[in-house]
Amino acid sequence: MPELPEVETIARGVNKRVRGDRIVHVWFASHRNLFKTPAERQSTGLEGRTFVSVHRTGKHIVCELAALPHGKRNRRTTVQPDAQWIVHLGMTGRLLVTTPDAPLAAHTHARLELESGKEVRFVDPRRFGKLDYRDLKDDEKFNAAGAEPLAIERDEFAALFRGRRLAIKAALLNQSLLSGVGNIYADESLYRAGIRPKRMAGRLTRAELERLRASLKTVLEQAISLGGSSVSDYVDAEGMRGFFQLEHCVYLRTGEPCRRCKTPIRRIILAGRGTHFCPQCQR
DNA sequence: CATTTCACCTGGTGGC
DNA sequence: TGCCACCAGGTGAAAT
Repeated sequence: MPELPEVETIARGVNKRVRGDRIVHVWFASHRNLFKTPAERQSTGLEGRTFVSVHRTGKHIVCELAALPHGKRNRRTTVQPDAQWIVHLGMTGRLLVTTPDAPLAAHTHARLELESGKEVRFVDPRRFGKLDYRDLKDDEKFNAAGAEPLAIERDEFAALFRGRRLAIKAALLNQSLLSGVGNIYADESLYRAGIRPKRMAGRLTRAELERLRASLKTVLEQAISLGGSSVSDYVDAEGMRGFFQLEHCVYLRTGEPCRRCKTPIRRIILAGRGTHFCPQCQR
């Protein structure tokens, strides 16, 4: 479900609500492929640790944790984290901070009870999501494979696609090149840059690549400011929907008129994914 | 190596 | 109402 703007929105919301709070009890459902690190190791590591901060890297939510002496709530960032809990939401995952009495949603696979009484809940009907845990004295700190689309500059961006013989949309979706771009924002950024999704990545001109980099950054920033895109069921950490779906120009607008030229939006399959574009505005 | 296809899951929608 | 095909925000392993 969630791409960079949705994950960023959720991470900010969770951060605001759990920072400084201690995990007192953890419950996990027994779905084997949900856990990158075994569930027992995760719950042992999580219980007793305090949330130092929560942030986004690519499409991952990274919770920085520390084992602090009891009774010492600390909402400052000066505490050195000694562990990380990493949540990937897959296609339909939600990470919610609730009160303990909030009704338990179907497909709730993780519950973290906090000292304050709040709960962090991971809900994911399709179970494409993943939970990972790192103890920083044994494991490497989590790092996204690809570059950060909001920070990457012109030359580095252009270098990602040089010599690549695949469609530019497929390249945008490749998380080891850029991390955080998914199906919605790949289509929307290509539309805004006036580039057809099928164009071979390595054949784009310098000017087109720069237009794409700028469009991608702008569309991601606008989406973050509107709380992400709620196409069917995405909600943030408080259960609130986003509003960027109202700004979509092509995604899920098959047959509807292009906002710029009125030509019907076309849908094709590319890289196994539904792909939407304006045949007039995108060349 | 780079690129493509498929499996992993559940649920919603629309046609008959 | 039921059944079926198709669609959906993602990714990593296997095949080419």
